[in-house]
Amino acid sequence: MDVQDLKVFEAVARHGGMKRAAEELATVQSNVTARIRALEGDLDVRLFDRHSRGVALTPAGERLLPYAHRAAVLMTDARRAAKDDGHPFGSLVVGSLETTAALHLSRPLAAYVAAHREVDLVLRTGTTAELIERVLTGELEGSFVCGPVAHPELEVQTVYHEELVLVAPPGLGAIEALSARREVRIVVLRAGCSYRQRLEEILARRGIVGLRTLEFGTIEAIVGSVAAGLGVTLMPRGIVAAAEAEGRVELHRLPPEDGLVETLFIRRRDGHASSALTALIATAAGPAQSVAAE
Amino acid sequence: MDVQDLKVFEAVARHGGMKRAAEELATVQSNVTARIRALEGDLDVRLFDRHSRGVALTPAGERLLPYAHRAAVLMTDARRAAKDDGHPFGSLVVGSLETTAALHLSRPLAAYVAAHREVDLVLRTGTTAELIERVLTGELEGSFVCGPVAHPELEVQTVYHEELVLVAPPGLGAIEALSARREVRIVVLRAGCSYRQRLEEILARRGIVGLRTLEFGTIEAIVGSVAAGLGVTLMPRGIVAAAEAEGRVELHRLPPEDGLVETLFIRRRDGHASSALTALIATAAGPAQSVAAE
DNA sequence: AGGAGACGATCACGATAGCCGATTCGTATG
DNA sequence: CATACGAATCGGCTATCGTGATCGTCTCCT
Repeated sequence: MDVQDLKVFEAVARHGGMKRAAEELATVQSNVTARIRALEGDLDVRLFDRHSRGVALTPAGERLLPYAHRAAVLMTDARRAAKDDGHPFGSLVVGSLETTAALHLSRPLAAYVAAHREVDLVLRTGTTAELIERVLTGELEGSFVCGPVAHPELEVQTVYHEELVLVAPPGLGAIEALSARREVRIVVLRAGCSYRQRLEEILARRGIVGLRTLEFGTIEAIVGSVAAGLGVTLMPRGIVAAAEAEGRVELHRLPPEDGLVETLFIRRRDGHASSALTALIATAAGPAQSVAAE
Repeated sequence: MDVQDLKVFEAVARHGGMKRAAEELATVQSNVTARIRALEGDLDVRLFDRHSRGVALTPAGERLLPYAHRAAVLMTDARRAAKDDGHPFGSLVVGSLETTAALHLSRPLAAYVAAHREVDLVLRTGTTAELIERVLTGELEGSFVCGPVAHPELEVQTVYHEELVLVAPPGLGAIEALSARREVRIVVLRAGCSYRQRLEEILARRGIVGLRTLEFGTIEAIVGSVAAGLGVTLMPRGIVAAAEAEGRVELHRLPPEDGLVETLFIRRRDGHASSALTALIATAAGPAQSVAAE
């Protein structure tokens, strides 16, 4: 058994068929069949049930599947670890919340790519839950997420402290006035956004429940819709400070237990902390905080 | 890069020479050389510095080495997971403290091997620290250890509660009398035994410090030496109950914060919990407690 | 200084595992 | 019953891997 065998196994399992897996693997079907049969022979266990429209995992296959993925991740990690001589290079894929990217990362990232020309940097955005999942599967080398996070396989470090404020249309007055404005909605960036649940809890604690939601894909659209009186949202203060200064929106401070959150950087505990990643964290968590404090 | 390549690499690193590694791998030196060179070519990194008496890892090789071991462990786990159909079989290597083995495990182990004839059971003993280390490296599938244990990669479950008692020669009277008996020693099973440190702390809290130690490899020898007045030791009550009944030693109860400890079963969180292991825990932790309570 | 021994590098050869293309077989669908 | 889809099988080929012999170099011992 070999990681290459596990790779074809995983492809077959994912596609539910040897022919389709063969395409992905850039080989022929007979080859895939042979390797699966060899693997089954080696393990002395049937991994797939064959039927006329393809194949399906047996229980034994189900048990093996997670190892296939982990082996692939381990090999990429090993490769990276061996080649990484302390001088950042290669591809670096990290995740971030969109708000964190907007508020804290633009300058450090620009500085980073300027300083490390040999790194191909990729920044993917998503919700905290999505990002955690992707870090665990190895799709991301690490990610900025919204705290708190407790997971035994993740190494966590706090990089920023945020103050979340309730962003409302101008002239709303107190938060409680929302209960009289039933047409106002909660505006969120995307489904599953962790700010949404938090905002609902905050409002619920003030007796405001049952607001409809609205989802916009960009921060600008959200601020715009709040300015237009369509709804309220929860944002780090820094992001909406400009809009407030222009009088487009009204900010409402929240008590510390509601408003203060930590932005964390997470990475797999068992993975290799590449030089590229270490340098990024140093760039983002170090100088960036003073940038944010400007 | 392939787990086989990593195996070769690991053997060369461990032996510090290709010829010696070739012997272990049951092949010839030229083959090992070729594979290492291929691996170096694949990674585009030198892994070994060659000199006349053998080879030595480069920094890149040092970084790669841990992955070689992890890959090997992962493959064994994968194999076991795939073949494990819920019916215990194959080899099962677990660890235990000697005291735990003596006090709790003899009957459950006997019952276990009788019930599961297809399992080759191996029980290795050691100190808690040694056992934890061996579980982490994959040498042991799991182990009974002395609590508390907190490690992110370990899954922990409490299986027994022990009452530790101070075992002293007959006629000692109160524990404090030890301060007048400077020739008495602390008798431990082996260096690094966690009971030793605990006993020193307990005595220190009573103003008794600086006792010499004595190390015997078997529980019987320890009890014998205590009975002979050579020293004192700390043991689970169950182990020395018989000796006390015979009047050979005197037991001193300790307050709960000193005397109560948990025996835990630990295993790697990311490893496969084999049926053989699951069945063992069920046998040892379930019926065994009533056995111990007889 | 010179020779012996230890060790890695290299090379030519042979075995073999893996890949490919073509074909056959089984089964579900129309 | 015909068709189509997908897995199994087979023969041929090639790249890769393992082997044994040889070479080059360094160190240690005399």
